[in-house]
Amino acid sequence: MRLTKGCKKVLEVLETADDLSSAQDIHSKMRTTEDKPPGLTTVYRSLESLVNMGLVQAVDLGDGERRYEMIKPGEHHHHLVCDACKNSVHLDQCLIEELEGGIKAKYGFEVRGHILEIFGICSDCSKGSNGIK
Amino acid sequence: MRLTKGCKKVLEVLETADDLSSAQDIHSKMRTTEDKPPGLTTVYRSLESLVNMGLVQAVDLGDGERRYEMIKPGEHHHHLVCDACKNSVHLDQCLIEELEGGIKAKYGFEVRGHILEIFGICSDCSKGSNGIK
DNA sequence: CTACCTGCAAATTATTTGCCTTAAC
DNA sequence: GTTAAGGCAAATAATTTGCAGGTAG
Repeated sequence: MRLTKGCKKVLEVLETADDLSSAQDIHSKMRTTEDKPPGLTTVYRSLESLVNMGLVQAVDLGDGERRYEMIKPGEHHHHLVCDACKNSVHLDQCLIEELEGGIKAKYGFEVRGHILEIFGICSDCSKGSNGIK
Repeated sequence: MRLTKGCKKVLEVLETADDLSSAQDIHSKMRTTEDKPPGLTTVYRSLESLVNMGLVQAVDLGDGERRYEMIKPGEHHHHLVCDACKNSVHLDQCLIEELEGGIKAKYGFEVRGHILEIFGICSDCSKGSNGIK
């Protein structure tokens, strides 16, 4: 599995992104920075590879649009997503992993994965001094 | 906001459903039980009303298809979804609500909502005596 | 009568796929 | 030269919307 041009370019965009990026975000950003930008299809295919390689995680906020971000290989994390400015903050630890043992004991259910995203109002926005998008 | 025929029929289906139902599930179930079943559009619109009324919750499992289930008004819960048989079990308490205070204190973030679904293998399936769909 | 519910068809939108061209090793 | 990557157009598929007709109070 080679790390192709397309993958590399997608990674570059994700490295510099300060927030979650959709495939379309990544694609339009490339159109401004690259002279010969990859097509949307390539972005999707690159993202798929990167997710499989464990370098990128897909995040689903339930709005029908998948977002992506770089992660340390094999790790993952969750977000506090502001309903007002749409920015997100990483949680520094996964709240679910520590519960897995209890779930196994109580329900006999072996946890393999989970979706967790938290919505609300960030401190900037509740102060009024926000940067609402 | 009146509880229309369409809404009532959708509720009836959800009452008897033993698991999460997609709009299409509900619609096709009606085609077998009702002599003059509502259209898909009506199902979607009814579900929207019911969610707004707090009688039904929408559940997003990240597969691009929204599921629905009845809830006690104002409550909500999360699920253990089996990757093998696709059945789901309710968690009897929300794991996030108790963390809200800590999140507020640590991040200044006021929690208003969240998505949480847990995937894995249920006890039936790990025993091998499962009913894989 | 008037407002809202319904249904059908058409529109929308993110994502995927087919297929042919092109670049990599 | 063979094999996989990239591009473009077309296909999917869930959901939403426009609009015309129907129904209830």
